[in-house]
Parts: sequence; structure tokens; C-alpha cells
Amino acid sequence: PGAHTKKKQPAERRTIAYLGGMDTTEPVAYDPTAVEAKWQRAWAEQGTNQVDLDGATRPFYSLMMFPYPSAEGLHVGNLFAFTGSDISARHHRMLGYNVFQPLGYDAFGIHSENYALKVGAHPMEMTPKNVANFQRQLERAGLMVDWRQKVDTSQKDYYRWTQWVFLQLHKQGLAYKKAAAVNWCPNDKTVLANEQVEGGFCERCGAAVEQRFLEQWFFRIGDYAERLLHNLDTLDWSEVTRSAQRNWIGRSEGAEVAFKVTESDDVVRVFTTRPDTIFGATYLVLAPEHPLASTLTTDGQRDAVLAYQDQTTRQDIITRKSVREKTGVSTGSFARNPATGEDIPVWIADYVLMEYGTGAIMAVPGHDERDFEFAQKFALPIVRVVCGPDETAETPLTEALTGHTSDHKLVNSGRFDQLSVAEGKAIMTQWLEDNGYAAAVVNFRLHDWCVSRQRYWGPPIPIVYCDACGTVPVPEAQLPVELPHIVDFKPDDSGISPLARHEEWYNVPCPTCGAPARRETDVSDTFLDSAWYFLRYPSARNDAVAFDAERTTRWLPVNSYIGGNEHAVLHLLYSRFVTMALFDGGHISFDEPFTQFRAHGLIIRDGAKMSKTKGNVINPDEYVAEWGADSFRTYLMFLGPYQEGGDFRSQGISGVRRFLDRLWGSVRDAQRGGAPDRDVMRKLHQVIRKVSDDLPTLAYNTAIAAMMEYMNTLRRAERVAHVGEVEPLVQLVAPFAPHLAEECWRVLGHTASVFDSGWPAFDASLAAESEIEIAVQVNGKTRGRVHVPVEVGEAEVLKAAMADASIAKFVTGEPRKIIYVPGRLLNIVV
RNA sequence: GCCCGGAUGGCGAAACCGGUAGACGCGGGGGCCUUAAAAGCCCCUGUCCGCAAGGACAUGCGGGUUCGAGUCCCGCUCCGGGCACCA
Repeated sequence: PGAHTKKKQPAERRTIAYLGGMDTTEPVAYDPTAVEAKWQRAWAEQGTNQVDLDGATRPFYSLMMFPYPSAEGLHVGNLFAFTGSDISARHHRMLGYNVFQPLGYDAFGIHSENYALKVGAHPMEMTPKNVANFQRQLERAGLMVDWRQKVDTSQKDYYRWTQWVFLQLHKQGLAYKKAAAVNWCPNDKTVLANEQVEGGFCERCGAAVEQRFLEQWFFRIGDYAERLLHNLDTLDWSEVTRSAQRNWIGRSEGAEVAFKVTESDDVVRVFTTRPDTIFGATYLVLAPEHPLASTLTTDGQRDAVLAYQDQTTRQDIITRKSVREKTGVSTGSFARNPATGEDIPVWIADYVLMEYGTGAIMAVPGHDERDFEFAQKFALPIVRVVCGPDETAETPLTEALTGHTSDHKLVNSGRFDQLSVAEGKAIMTQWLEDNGYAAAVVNFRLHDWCVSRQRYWGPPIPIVYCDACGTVPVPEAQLPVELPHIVDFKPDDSGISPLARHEEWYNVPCPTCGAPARRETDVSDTFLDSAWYFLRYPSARNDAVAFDAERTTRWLPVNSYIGGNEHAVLHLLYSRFVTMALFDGGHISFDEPFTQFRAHGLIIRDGAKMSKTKGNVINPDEYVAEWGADSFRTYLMFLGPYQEGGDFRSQGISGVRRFLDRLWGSVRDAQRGGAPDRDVMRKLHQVIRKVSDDLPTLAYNTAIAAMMEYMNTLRRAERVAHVGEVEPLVQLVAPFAPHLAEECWRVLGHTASVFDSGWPAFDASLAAESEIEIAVQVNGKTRGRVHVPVEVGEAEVLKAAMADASIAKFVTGEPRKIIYVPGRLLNIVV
């Protein structure tokens, strides 16, 4: 009785609406296994997913981050990423673009090699098996991938061109070799790039990274810092990614100031971002590794300095870079502060790092926490040169005053007193420059990219060393420098590559003079493989060039790239650098590889990251087998906002599967005679608009919700749906559940693929409501709602509202003000 | 410390430009069908008070602007991510 039974519908009529008057016990569920296998086969046979690489008139390059083919197989994270990209690609195709969506394998690298070592396999034999397993899993996922253009970075026909890329950079002077302190992972027994070190630990295995001095190949990515940073402003990229790159590049503006050493011709150059505080510089500090450190040391200090330098060298990288109690030692020398004219002591301390700036600083203990701490410990003078609104030049400093506002003024700074910090910075820098003491400079945190790896499973660096000719690049015609099949590929602690144990491999005649010479025995970083793979895809089967000029012009730069943000400062930065370098070398006509990049979120489970140790890893195979790839794909897209990720719950799939079953049921039973219902068509066009708007912003979860809502409308219509009501829905669902949509499309009588059927056209006149609901508020509190024809104005709405007793009772006296938001709300202020 | 995100029912989440908070889905409750179960279908489901009609309270916390704030402003807390003895 009462409210519960008011809207209740007879059950039989419900059933008829679903099953089209057929036997009421017949289930509506479809069989995804059969449907999916059928269409995967058909698409492969008919080349549905292939694009005309040479004739496309509206090219659209949709890229996803190619996976590293692990032995564990495809991860849900992979599928989540790929599905999001696939939906975008399929949608673009239906909008009329010629979509190229390739995929391949990032098969070289420490990952694969370490796994092979662990299980006692050989990477050259293991990798093809893993690739085959991935291929099987990916084919079941129903991605619209043009597999003809597959790449595998560990194959000769690919790494030959990786070596070619190295040679181009070398030719342009962007590759150089130097002995340097590098990050050494004692566990992986190889050098790591700075980007591969997280807080002093190897980002791969977590081992504490050590410093070693080795001869390494570097790429001059540092020279591109300004450009890499500047271009970020114009790229259509996720903000999280741009911000991570900005932080990593770490630009800071300041000045390089020269301090002449007293009674010597030596000059200590320091970098500072606060030239305005130079009057407060009471001592200088050199990094222990600084070349002048020994030069400036007086005889009396020599033993102490040597001991300190020795102590520093033996530190591991984590300790070296961690914040701890300040230590240091005086050189015994002095240098002149150009601003004050005073001679200030020169110290050596390990809180100054050789790799940043000039490796030397002017210490302003009054306004830098570290300098303050150091000055206190070693009883060095602390001078205030900035004071806040409530302070004077004489107010004692109990701690370093670092932050500042426009109210902070310079003090104890001679004729610069009373300038604001910002003014001081500009005027002081100018004054220092005019007098030859300083130059305005920009400093970057970004360092050159170390690409040498003392490992086996990668492309050999194409360089030969000859006693007579020196460092000789391998001629391009002699590429690839093949990676030999060796048994003893295990790395060791020597810092020498496994290839260096094979004389028969590294002893070669010099390409220039023919004299006996020796190959470089290091291989290149895996990130070089992936820094240019997007250039290779369109030309993947071309053995003559790295990338065909015409195809590259047609397809690149990439229109849409979707991937994980864990690659923000590795792969994505390196790819941009290599692209810029190839542009500068005249090989390509664009200097940014990815016009649009979107970072997707992370799939977690039970509120935690998936990991084998927690036992909460999802095996996609199981879910695909139980629910079908279409349901699994759609669920992954439904569980949260794509760009934020979400929590995977097995139970959640059932709701999506029910939706697809219902879609299947209404397509199968759709009525052909008669005309579609006006009210239903209105809802349909509203959904077309919603889904069309949501797809470009990757708002997949709300697009799915809207389609489900429309499906509910169809079911509640208490009649069999008309073909005209379901057909466009099939097209909207197609990017999400491609197999089922294709099946439905055939059932609806079409002979060509739904992906070539276009995108449903939105008709605003059909979507328009004739009657609208207006919320009525009294003093801002919602007290009821009225239904009025869409065209009526404020007066009629107010009249309708006052006619409702439950609203009118709150309106005591004459309204003071009426606020009317057309089509939405009426607020009566009394 | 600096820079990016974020916080909404039992749960995952919606909410255009400041305008009906909680769409959609899961879970839960009740019902239909069934010999029974499963499946399917129908209804209900933010919290509190109330027999009901209805009312009050609700978007991490504290203020503010506004006729009206999840949304804007100021000040915090907590969570995720990036950078960090970076001068």
C-alpha cells in the first residue's frame, strides 16, 4: 500500500518489453566468447583494423605506450591504458578520420635481462616467448591495432635504426664520452641515468645507488633545457605531466658572481639566485670536488682538506645528498666580496654539490638556512641584509630569514638600502654586471643523459676505438652492429660490459684505416629504444630507412598519446629531446613528437597498489574468460574518471555486463514497423550529445553512465524498442564494446563494419524538451518544483509556484526580490 | 620547504559558467516469477526526527562573498604525485 505500490508495474508487461513477446523464460544474455572470437577473426581476415598508410586523406595517429613484454603477461594497468586509447581511436575513426593505431614491444632492457637471469633463461630465447604470450592476450582485448606495423625493439630490423639515431646525435655533437661520477647500481651492476635514481635508490630494484667514476656516453639534453621547458607552455598535455617536467628541468634565474682570491689570480665563480643579498655574503664554500679546492688550500690546512676530500669521496650517493649536520673545513684562503670590499674566508663543505651551478656558493647565513647552520657551527659572521616590516637593520637574527614579500627591504647594503628584494635583485645584478663582477645566468637542474649501460640486453653502441683514428662511429652502411648470442651475459661488479669478455666480437678492423681496433662494449639505455619508436611505426617494414620521409610527414607528429605519468620525466622527456635533435639535424620537420598527451590514472585494488606480494594482482585472462573482453573493457572505463584511475572491484563488472546483455536483447527484438517514439528519441539525442561531448575529454565513466540511463529509458517504455531507437545506441557503444556492437550491427541488417558507419548525428531540435522542471526556492531553500512549458517566462513560473500550497506557505508577505534563472530555478526572497 | 592533483552516501562515483547535491553502477532491503535455487524482472535505499504530511541536517575543518556556494575568496587539516643540502 501507499507509496511503494504507486508506480509498480505488472511483471509480465516488463518481460514482454524485454523479450519482444517471445518465450518469457528465454535468457537475454549473449555469449561473449563466441561473439568476440568471431569478430576478431573477421576483422583480421578483412583487414578492418588496417589503415592506408600512403593514401590516407585525414590521418590521425593514435599512440599508446608500448609494453615491456614481461613473463607474467599483460597487466590490467596495460589494458586500462590501451582501452582508453582504443576508445579514442575508434571514435575518431567513426568521425571519419583514417586512424593509425600501432602497437609493439619494448623488449630490450634490464627488466627482461634480470628476469632471464632469475629463471636461468637466455633473454634472446625468452623474449620471443613472452612477446607471443602478450600478442595472444592483446588480440583477445579487441584493440583496433594495425598489427602489420608491429615493432620489437630487440629485433635487428629495429635496433639497427636505434644505432642510427645514436650516430645522428653523435654527428651533431650531441653525444660525447666523459669520465664522470655516475650512478652505479650494485645490484643491477650497471650505470643508471639520473632519472632512474629515486631518492638515492635504483628505481628498478631499490638498491642503494653508489657513485663510481667511469667513462660513459652522454647525450647533451642539458643544452635543450630551455627549449624543453619553453615548449611545455604550448603543448596540449596533462598538467600533471607538464608540471613534473618543469620540476625536473628545474630552471632558476640568478647571477654568476666572481670573487677574486686574495693575493692570487684565481677567481671563484659562484651561482646565486639572490644577488641582492651579496652584502650579506660573509664566506664562500666550494664543493670538495671543486678544482680550486686543492689550489686554494694553504699549507697549514692541507692535511685537513685532503682528509675531508677523502671522506667525501667515500660517501655513497644517498649520504652525500642527504640533509645532515653540516661539516666542512677552511682552505685558509680569502676572497674579496666585490660589494663590501671585504676579504671573506673560503671554506670547503659537502653541502655544496659540484654538479649544480658552479660547484661553489657565496654563503649568506642571514638569509639561507644551510648557510646559517654552517655559520653558527663554525662561528662565521652572520649579517642581516633584509628586514621585514616590523624589523630594523639591527634586529638580531635567530634564524635565517628566507621568505620575503614586497614589504621586505634591503638593509646594511650601502646605497642599495631600502630597495625591495625584487628591485634589489634587478638593480644589484645590473651594478655587478656593469662593474664586471657578475653575469646574469640561468641554471638548470637537468643534467646530460647518461646512455651507457654495462649490460648485455640492449643495442651495442655503434662506436669503434682505433689507436690511430680515435673514436670512430660505425658507418651507417655497416649497421646493425649485431648483438651476439653469448652464454655468459651475466653482469659483474667490474663495471665492464659482458660483451667485453668476447674478443672475437669486439676485435674489429677500424672502419676508417683498417688497423686492428676495438668496439665499444657498452649497450645503450632502453630509454633510447623508446625515445623514437613512434617514428618507426609507420615505416616498420621499411629496411632502407629509419623512417620514410613521406609517411613521416603524413602521420607525425602523433595526434593523441595516452599513457602513464610514471614516464613523465623518463620516456616523455627523452622522446622530446630526440625529436628536437632529429629536427635540428634536418631529419624531420617538427620538433615536438606528441601534439596531445593525456596521463591516465592508476588502477588500484582494495585501496592499494597491485603487487604480487599483496596477492591482489588481477589477471585479465580470467576476467575476459568469465565476462568477455567487451564487459571487462567497459568496466575498466566505468570504475572511475579515466584520468584519475580508481579502485577495481570484481563485483562491479556485473552491472556493465547486465547493460550489454540488455542492449543485446533490445537489438535482437527491435521492432521495424511503425515509427520511433518521440520521447524516446529526445532522450536518444540527449545521449548522443552527452557521449559525443564526453569522449574527447576522456570522460568515459560518465559517457557509459549516460548510455546506461538511456538503456533504462528504453526498458521502461513498456514496449519493444524501435530499430531507430537502438541503432544509434549501438554506434555509441561501439568504441567501448566493439565486438558486441559489431554483432548487433549485423543483426540490424548492415553488411559493413559499424566502425565505418559514421558517428550518430546530434539533432538539437529532437533533443529539446517541451516541458521543463523549475526548482522553486524561498530565501534560497528549495521548497518545491513546478513543471511548465519550455517557452514560458518568469511571470508564469511565479504564478505556477504560488499556486502550489506547499511552496506558497513559505512566502509570508510581499516578495522583496525575485531571482529567475531561465529553465532552472526561481528564488523568491521575502 | 616549493610545485601539481585530490577529499561528496555503506562503496566506486555524478553535478555545464555560482542555480534542484548524490546521475550511473555496486552493495543492501522488500516483492514478482519458480516445487526450489540461480538468472531475470519491479520497487525502495544520504543522515536524523515523525504514524504520516512534513521538517531539520548534510559535499574534510574554520571564516567570508552572494538571493543562492560541492563550485568563488581567505585561513587550515589530511591523502596522492613531482622536486629538494639545487644555492
